[in-house]
Amino acid sequence: MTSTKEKILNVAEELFADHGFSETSLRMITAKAEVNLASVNYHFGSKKTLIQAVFDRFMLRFTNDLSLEMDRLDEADSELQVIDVLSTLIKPITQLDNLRPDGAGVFMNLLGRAYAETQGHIRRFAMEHYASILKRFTQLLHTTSPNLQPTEMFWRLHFMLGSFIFTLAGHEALQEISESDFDQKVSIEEIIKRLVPFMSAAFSFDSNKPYGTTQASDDVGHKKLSAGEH
Amino acid sequence: MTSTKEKILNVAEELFADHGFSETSLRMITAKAEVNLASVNYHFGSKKTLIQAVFDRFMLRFTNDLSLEMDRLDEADSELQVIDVLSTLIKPITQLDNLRPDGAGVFMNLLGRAYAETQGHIRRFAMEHYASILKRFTQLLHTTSPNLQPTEMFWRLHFMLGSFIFTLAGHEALQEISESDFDQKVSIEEIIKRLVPFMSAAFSFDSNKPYGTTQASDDVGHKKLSAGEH
DNA sequence: TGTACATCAGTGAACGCGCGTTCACTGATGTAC
DNA sequence: TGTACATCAGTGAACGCGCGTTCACTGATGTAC
Repeated sequence: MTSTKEKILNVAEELFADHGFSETSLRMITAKAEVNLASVNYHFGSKKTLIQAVFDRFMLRFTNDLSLEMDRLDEADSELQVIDVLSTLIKPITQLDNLRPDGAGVFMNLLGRAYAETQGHIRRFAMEHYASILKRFTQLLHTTSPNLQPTEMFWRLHFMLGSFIFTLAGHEALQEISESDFDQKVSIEEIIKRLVPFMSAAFSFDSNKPYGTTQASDDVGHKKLSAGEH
Repeated sequence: MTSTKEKILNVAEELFADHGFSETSLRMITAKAEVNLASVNYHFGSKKTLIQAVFDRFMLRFTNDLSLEMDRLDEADSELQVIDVLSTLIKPITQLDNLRPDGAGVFMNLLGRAYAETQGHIRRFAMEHYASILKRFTQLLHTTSPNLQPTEMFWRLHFMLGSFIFTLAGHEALQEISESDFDQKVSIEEIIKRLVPFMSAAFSFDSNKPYGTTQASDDVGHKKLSAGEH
């Protein structure tokens, strides 16, 4: 039997992803969860902290899985390619689908909405709590491309983040179009598996060699690892 | 002197971008624009159609500029590279800053919010009105990469779209981090000029030669177009 | 073992507030004859 | 030119509604002596 608190969390994450934070009322949540309206404030204090709780629960599942994937990468002693690092994202994202129907989509929706939040209180909350895992990921990526300037790395990371969140949060619309235009159903997993090599190619791009002088597809595998790890 | 209608549009686009559609009340708009509350419904009918009007005005400015850029590309008879096509986006976006402070950021914010919209009534509206210019852009891109399968082109286009909208809509936060971490101020234009070659490299990636190996995989580009149009 | 009190999980009803929208109305300008 | 009517742009006040939150209260379980 699920507790009232869990019932609220389960329904809230679904409705938040479907309708957004401010378009989802506590009355919608409590009605669907079949609990008393006042119990949200009893268990969570306010709507704001409920949003944080929903977000945090998802984020924990995701970061735990991602940590495991990065552990496996640390154990392997072959030289890392960009695509190896970006591929660590595949499992943690697709596994979210096991937790609830379209879990990955729901999570990315929440991420995107949190990001778009005006006051940004979720973004600040997330940055504080999950800074360390982001740093670990960045450093792994750095070992694959030691020549990349920190600023360039920073921007590329956020370019990629945008693609991931935007595409996966809106995957339902994209899947619809894809199906009507190409008669082709695609799963979240297939989307990620297209996205990862695409982004890996972009990451491997050497901005010191002006574009057009070399075929980018030839650059892709290029590695230039320096002696030291860190 | 600006008319009441224009005053409303000007203030609304600013507040919508700052706070989102549903977090911006008509009272906020009319107070800041110094017009009567009822005049929004008088001129626009409802809040929903006001949102569409704001969105449409921005979109028109942008698509006009983009058309001009693509005209120039059509005139040049040298062979087009991916980066030439993606570069057509730079001016139309940066020029939005001339219309109002941070015009590009405001526009991308609106785009992102429209995209995240639950009911998607703005997205549907936009798809109907601006399908032709999107098609023209896609076809230009196709001439640079004739080997790319339509499905792969579709996905790459949306991966890129995600990066553009997400990064530029959230550029304020990113600029802040960039400034505190790297002591470096960046303009929207500089962000785009980093993003365009990054994305061009990704677009030029040949997915038939899987990353890191030389082995071919035929599934990826597989198409199944039916005879009729949809 | 019995009694008193504390804690916990939940509840039903109400609170005040801000929201989008409506409506009767005003005053200026344009048009017909 | 004068009068009657129509159109337009705007206004002030009110409408009902749904919202997050609060509050007094209940009943079950745990704990101290």
